[in-house]
Amino acid sequence: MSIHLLLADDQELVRSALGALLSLEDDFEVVASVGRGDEVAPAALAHHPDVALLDIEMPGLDGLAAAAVLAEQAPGCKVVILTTFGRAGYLRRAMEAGAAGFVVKDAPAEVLAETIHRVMAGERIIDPALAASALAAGESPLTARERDVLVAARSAATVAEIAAALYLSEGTVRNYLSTAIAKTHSRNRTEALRFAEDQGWL
Amino acid sequence: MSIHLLLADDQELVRSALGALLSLEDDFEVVASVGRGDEVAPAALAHHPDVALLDIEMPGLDGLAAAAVLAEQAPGCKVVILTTFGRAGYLRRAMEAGAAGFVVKDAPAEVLAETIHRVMAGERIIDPALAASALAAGESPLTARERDVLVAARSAATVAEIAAALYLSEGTVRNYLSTAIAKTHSRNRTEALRFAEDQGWL
DNA sequence: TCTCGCCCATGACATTTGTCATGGGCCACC
DNA sequence: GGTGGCCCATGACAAATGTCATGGGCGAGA
Repeated sequence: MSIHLLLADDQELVRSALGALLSLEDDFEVVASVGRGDEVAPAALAHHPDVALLDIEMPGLDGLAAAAVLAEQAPGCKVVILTTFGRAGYLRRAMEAGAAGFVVKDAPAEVLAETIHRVMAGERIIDPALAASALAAGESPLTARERDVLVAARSAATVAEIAAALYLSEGTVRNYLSTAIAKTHSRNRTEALRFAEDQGWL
Repeated sequence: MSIHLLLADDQELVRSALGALLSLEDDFEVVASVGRGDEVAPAALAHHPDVALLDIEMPGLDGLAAAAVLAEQAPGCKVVILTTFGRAGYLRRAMEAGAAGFVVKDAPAEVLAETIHRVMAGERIIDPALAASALAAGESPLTARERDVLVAARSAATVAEIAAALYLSEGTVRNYLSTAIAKTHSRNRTEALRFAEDQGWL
């Protein structure tokens, strides 16, 4: 009895390679493979996978948001998040979205196969060290707008650009940046952004 | 007659998956697999691969530097760079280091197998669009110290920190940043850093 | 020898960023 | 109704960043 898998990762070569790796397991069958977050739910509805393996950083919808959509539209499909970064905020959001497993790409291949089996057996699989850091990190202290401003700061060079992008005055942007900087115990917005990203808060 | 391959990628799961993918080809054999750039040359000397597939961003030594070491120490081993980012500067540096091929992880799996075969046949394989963008981008206009300062700016929050890290005065750092900002046609150091990274100049 | 480019530095100053105070509007909760 | 938190804004000002001028030292190449 095969476990049907859906793969979602925007890098085609990596996605094919994961498919090849999983095909080495006798009881796994990759029934769908997509490169964008917004293609996950439609593919799940079409192919009825038992487990969806979702990368986080994808175009169209990130893997965490795709997991939330799956929880609503295909609740029978379990989710394992596969990610480059074991960020506390990612883990928290994955669990909140109902993910049953969370695997970091640094992990040995056996961890992935084992995670899938245990998830199928009804367990929720989290690395204890990651769980500890997620609990220690607590929730993001940032308000929605502080987060918006930090996200906008990723691609903007100046406060004026952030302000234009979010339809705010420059003074307001400076205030939001200031509070974000304080909450992250940073010295400037670059450091605040880096910290919030590392925590998976964005 | 198998083509012997060496794999270098710091993410173990991805590395194993690539190994599985390549094993699907009858004439490929993965003879070595490492997770750090500084392990590449020793592994090549121990296992005599025909082709080394090197990720760029790895601890210990980046894939481009590892390629240069291979060119010296194991000149019979051809190099294919495997990268997340098709940055012009990466391509340029890869070619300068003697790499015979350059594959972006977004590419379909068949491109990788084909690249390896053609490299074995003596060709140098570059995507024409990437080559065009590398030629259009030209060489990095940054001096060594400008680059050092930008690299230091990745993890530093303030000019004072960059200065301390590089044993320079703050005024000197501000000058180097200023020239780097001008050369990259940026508005501040954050944007200059982003641009230089996107070009693969760092 | 001369020239040029890179490295490094000081200093003056313009511009931008970040801090803080203040306050109005709105909503949820006690 | 009152309170607190979030959103948004203005304004004053301190601190940091970025610009520009200037100049000494050094090495490579003509």
